[in-house]
Amino acid sequence: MRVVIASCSVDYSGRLDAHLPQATRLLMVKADGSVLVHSDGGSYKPLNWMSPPCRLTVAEPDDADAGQGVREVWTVQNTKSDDKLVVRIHDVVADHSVDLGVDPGLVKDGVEAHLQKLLAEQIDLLGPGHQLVRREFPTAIGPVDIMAKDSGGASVAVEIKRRGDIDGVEQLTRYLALLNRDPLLAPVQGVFAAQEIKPQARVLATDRGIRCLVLDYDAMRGLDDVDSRLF
Amino acid sequence: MRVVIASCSVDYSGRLDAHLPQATRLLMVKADGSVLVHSDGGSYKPLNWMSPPCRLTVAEPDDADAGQGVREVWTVQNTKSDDKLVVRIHDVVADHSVDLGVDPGLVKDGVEAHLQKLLAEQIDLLGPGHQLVRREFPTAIGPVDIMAKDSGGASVAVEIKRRGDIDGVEQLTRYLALLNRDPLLAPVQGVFAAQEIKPQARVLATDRGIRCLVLDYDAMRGLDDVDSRLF
DNA sequence: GTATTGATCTCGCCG
DNA sequence: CGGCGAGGTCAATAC
Repeated sequence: MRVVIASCSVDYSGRLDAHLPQATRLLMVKADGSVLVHSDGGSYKPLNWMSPPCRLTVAEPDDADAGQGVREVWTVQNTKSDDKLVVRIHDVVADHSVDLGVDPGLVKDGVEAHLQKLLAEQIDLLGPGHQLVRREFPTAIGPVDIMAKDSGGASVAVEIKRRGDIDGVEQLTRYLALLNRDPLLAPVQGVFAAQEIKPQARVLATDRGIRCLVLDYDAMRGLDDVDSRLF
Repeated sequence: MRVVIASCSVDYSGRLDAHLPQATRLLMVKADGSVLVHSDGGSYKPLNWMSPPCRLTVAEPDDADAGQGVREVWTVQNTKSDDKLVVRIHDVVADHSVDLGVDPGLVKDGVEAHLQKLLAEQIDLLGPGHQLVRREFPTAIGPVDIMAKDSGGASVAVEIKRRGDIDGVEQLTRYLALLNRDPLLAPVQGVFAAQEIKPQARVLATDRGIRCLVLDYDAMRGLDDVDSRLF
């Protein structure tokens, strides 16, 4: 990785055109040739950038640029599309190159997939006597997160979200409409399960006869840990 | 801005939990206290980060950490939520502080929204006598970019793209199918408007009775400037 | 203020 | 390789 702090102006052209007037910024050149232009604020998103696969070439400024005080012109050309980033470098404050090696990568936890796994393991959270049929139950319009049967043997379709929103209820509604046309499954009861259910979503779900279930992730994970230790 | 290159391990807890094992990375501390952790690959997104508003505090390692070779422990605490980032610094390769000043900011141009706004203002580009009904005309499957009426009062639905591709034609086709089922609107004529229309897209559109309109962005912007100056 | 939508989205999964 | 869904989405705009 190369890190350059320099005053520069930047032009991007591709899916849109964008221009950054001259100012002092941080330029990050990664091992794959991608370039990030950061200012001293904003979010984690750079002001401007070029994603890999791309190629960085450095050239001398033409007379017009040189007259404006440009010392170097970087051209970062995407090798798949015609996206192009041009960085005109004026004064360089710092220039460091470091070999970082390959990053071991991020370990994530707490995503929807984990909630699904935990609920499948703790299926009686749906109610006493429930049995897991399968996770990612396939249908023509996509997989249902969890399919189960209640204590009476009736089908239960569960849609799981971290944040239960209107969209999730709509999704489950589409599944239920489809599943209930299958005489082998019907009637299918719907359960909308999430760590947090928005009021609008709860109203819509209730109106459609869908049961809402708030999942306590920490408690579920705690039980999972106990299970892991016991067995 | 402060840029530190150091071997470190990182833990995030908040909306999810994530952990980065020890490796050499670039740490960026911005003026607002936000912190970005970058590796030498990926895209513009950092491996891990803390968004403002937040506060960075630096502490000595406890005995356990010190025994692992930790020299400093950075705690970045979001001041609005309970999101927290902990960076354990081992060996520091480089450490630079620079005053970048306030960035003049990005000037974007040619984005779809701008094209939409310009076309709405210059609606007769669709043909003489056309009238704007509204931008972002709502339908059950999403908003149509522009709805208009031609000189004879017939409905015209316009889909706008910067680069006109097959996808855009498909999208417009779906809108037209829906709109034409509404007896108050039907028959609805389709117009596919873009700065550049790919040959495949043009063939598909023509085949479906959709009119193609190439937008001259510079000319439209020029007219807009003239308007701004005149009125 | 909240809600919705686009993004040079990015990122991961699964076919 | 493409499609689809989720994101610690972020950020801008309409309401």
